[in-house]
Amino acid sequence: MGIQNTLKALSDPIRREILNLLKSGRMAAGDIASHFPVTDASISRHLSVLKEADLIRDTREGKFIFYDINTSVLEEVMLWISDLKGENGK
Amino acid sequence: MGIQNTLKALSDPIRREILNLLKSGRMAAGDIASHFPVTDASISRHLSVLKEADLIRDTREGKFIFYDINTSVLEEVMLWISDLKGENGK
DNA sequence: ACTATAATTAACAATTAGGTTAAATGTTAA
DNA sequence: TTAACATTTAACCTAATTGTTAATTATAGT
Repeated sequence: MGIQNTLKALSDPIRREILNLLKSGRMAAGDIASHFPVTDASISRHLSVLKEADLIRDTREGKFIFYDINTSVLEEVMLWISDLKGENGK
Repeated sequence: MGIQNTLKALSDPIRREILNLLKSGRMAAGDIASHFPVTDASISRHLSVLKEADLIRDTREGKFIFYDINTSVLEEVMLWISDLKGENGK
């Protein structure tokens, strides 16, 4: 965990786009995958990276696994950036 | 340029620590390098990645090359995150 | 039990990233 | 111009990342 995992996860454009998709609501893995020109397997690994970083959460419902965005870990990134900009303790 | 370069640059812990060092003021490349357990050449490449992302600026002064942090490009990251969190248009 | 569907995991290939050492570049001073 | 210093660039190696296809796991319906 930590900012390292978060930033690593965010450094890939497909993973950022996945988060963008999930912004509008939960989605099943296959539905997510259909938005990208790569295989389901590839997307599945991207999802596991995002999950490892706690940027998404998964829930199985029958045959489907639904993914939800979890933006709370992004707070740490915001704080890190703010600190870098010297916007803390002011 | 763009958010891709920025996030890629931020995804490495040495590069983040370099930015942290520069927060307190400009530093020569060698001075920066002395803070890390890797070679000067390795730090030099990290510096070029940060420069490519426009997160730092360099100025030669005699034998030395000084590096300054440039936080303005971080604004884009902040906005991207805010947007993801649905904090826009509110 | 069998089949179809949804998704992940495994095994492998190709690319990218980060480290090293050695050579090259730029600058200063003798 | 030669030597010394600061830094970068080149060449190379290894490890990590990303993609593919094929196999596996999990669930639902017949």
